Amino acid sequence: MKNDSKKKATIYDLSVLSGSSPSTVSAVLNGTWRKRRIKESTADLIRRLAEEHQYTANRQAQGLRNARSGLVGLLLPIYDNRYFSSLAQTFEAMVREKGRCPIVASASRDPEEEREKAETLISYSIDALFICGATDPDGVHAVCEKAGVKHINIDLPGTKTSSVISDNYAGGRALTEAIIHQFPADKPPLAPEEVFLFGGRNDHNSRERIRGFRAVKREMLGGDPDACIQPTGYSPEKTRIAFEAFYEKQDKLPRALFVNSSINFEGFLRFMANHPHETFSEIVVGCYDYDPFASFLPFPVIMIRQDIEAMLSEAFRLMEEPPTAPRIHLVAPKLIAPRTALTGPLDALKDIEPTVQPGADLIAPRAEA
Amino acid sequence: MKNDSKKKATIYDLSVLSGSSPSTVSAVLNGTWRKRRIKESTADLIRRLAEEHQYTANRQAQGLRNARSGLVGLLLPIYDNRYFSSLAQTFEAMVREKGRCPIVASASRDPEEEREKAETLISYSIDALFICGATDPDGVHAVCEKAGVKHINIDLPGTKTSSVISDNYAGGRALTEAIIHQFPADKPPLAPEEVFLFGGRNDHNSRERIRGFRAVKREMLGGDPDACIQPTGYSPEKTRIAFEAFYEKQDKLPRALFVNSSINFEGFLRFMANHPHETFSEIVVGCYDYDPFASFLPFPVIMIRQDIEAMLSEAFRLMEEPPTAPRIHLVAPKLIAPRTALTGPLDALKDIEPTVQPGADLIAPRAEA
DNA sequence: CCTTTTTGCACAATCGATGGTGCAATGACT
DNA sequence: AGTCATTGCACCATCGATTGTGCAAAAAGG
Repeated sequence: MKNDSKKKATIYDLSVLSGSSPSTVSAVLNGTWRKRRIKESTADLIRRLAEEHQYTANRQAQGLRNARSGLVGLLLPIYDNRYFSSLAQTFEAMVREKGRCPIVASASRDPEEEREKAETLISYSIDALFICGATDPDGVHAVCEKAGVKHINIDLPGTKTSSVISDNYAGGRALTEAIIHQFPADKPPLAPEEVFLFGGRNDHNSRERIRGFRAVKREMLGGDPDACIQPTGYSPEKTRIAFEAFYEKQDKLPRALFVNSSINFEGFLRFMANHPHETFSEIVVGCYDYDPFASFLPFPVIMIRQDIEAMLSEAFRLMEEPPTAPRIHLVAPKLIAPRTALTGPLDALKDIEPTVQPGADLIAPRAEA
Repeated sequence: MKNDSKKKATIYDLSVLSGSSPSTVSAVLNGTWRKRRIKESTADLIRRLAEEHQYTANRQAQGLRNARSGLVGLLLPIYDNRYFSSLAQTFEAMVREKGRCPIVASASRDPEEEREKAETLISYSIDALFICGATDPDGVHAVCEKAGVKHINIDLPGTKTSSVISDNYAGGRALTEAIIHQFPADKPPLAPEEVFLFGGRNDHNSRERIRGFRAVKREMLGGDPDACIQPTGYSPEKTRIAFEAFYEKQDKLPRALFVNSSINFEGFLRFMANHPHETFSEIVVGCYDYDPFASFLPFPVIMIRQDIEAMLSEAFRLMEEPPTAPRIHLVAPKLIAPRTALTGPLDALKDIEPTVQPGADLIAPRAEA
């Protein structure tokens, strides 16, 4: 650390040190210096000084002047499941690759909170916003529109701007088919009343999945009773209660389950925890989400993995193109067989041994409450 | 939308509309107007106009002027597992509660990337940085120090600033004890050679966990062979390979496994996927991380859940206090019995039905490659 | 040697919000 | 009526980087 003068160096500091004007320093450091006919030697000097003093531009000042910050926003319902955390991870990588900085906010599937969080992000002059899994994408659209911020919907579609989403109908069909195929034809045949769907609500994705589910049931099992659809929202607890209620009445579970998301699946886990003596050996579960651990549960679990990379790539592509009329772009999801551990973004990471810091353990640790 | 003049309103716009000066508008809208003796009626007028034009302050300008942005940074190794995603979720909630805006970056456990990401965050004038699970916390410290940014270590300790971490030794002991207790005393007794630890590397946490593991083995089983420690880093793939190698040689797995993190556990899943005919019915696994789905695998899985809320609360408390000499603050982790589905931050969310947008499905979806 | 062109850079305005300072208008008081 | 205090607000510099413009000095051309 050469210079530790407590405060960050600015172009004015470098201007004094180099004997040139702030505008020259700025031009050199932001690459526009050739256009401004700055001498090579002047540029060299300034770059040397910048290096030496570890200059980095103040992005706020830059953003203020340019009306763009280099920040790209991602609005998420929640972080805490494998689908969204994986999405955040991939988003981060893609944004960084473009030399920009990701900023993520979660809005809890609450339309009002979605608009507020979008406003907050916009107040930092974000250059673009990816609206993911929003309950009210059009509400967020209005906020972005007003601020002139480019935006796109992911995962859940809106009507006011383009959307990139999974092909939920196809996915719903594929998952339902796979569930039914898990039951050997020679065993007691599966009745339509034994195939249930839990979770989801009245959003586009759930509707499409349910539509696929019902269509396949009619085609393959010849029936599709309404009672088999239990849209318990996106709450683990409500899902648990729905399972408890079913079990209470029927004294067993349906043989085949279509679970709308890993969050609903967590509700099923809670049910399992309450029934330690139930073996669950006869059931087959399909889940519209992928989680590696869920794939190895003690019964067959077929999962759908939405193609996050493809969806985000497509979204970035659309963002860079001139805007068009709102369209929905479908991306095919993938069916994941039971007991499958996919590789993911984590596999791209190097596994680096830390340089051992012998001091680290010498500090007397003092436990606190 | 009353005013959709494409660009966001500024205090200058409101100044013209209200007939007062920009500084008056500013004072009214940031709450310092009483100190400036602005008339109640003037303030009312300005607030009305601000509301009407949906004014929100430009945070970049504000931050530039104040040398603070309202942004609070979180530096993470990765997003994509339940521990870190849950941490991000809780962090977000806590930062929002303080009226600030979280900004998260992940640095892949790479010391150089950690410093770079910290620099990037700092260039946005973040007010504080939470350094979580960093491979080289002291390197990040240097960067923060130089910029005068408050910071604290979480999860992995550094020597230059205070740290809030799990009590890994106690956790390692508790987990090892619980694993051993899973084996009934009347069955063939567990030998020290049958209890293995996989994963982790030469970082503080792994060392402490291993220390706890070995101590308990010596106390309870009377032995602790070096061969039982397999520090395979934080890579799922390396962990898989280690399991394959063991299995190749021994033609079976150890009866008792201590897995250092959910990431390593994913490596074990990959091994399981490659051995579909193995029942895994005899083994007991302890994992130093909590994942709800892992808790219900077809063999007993005991997990450790680090107390994220307590760790972050403590970290926020320390941040607000005057700085002290670097200390390590230990937080007790919790042991989670097999087949446990904990409630989490998601349970706090309301589950809101979306307002149905009949238009949404009327857009002809056109599939793309 | 004088004019024209080119080179190399400095100057100053700007982005939006903030806060110190100054000053007119009003009211209070002798 | 004259002095002084108070009220209510406007003015202006500032944060750091960017960019259009202007203008000397050096080089080229006649």
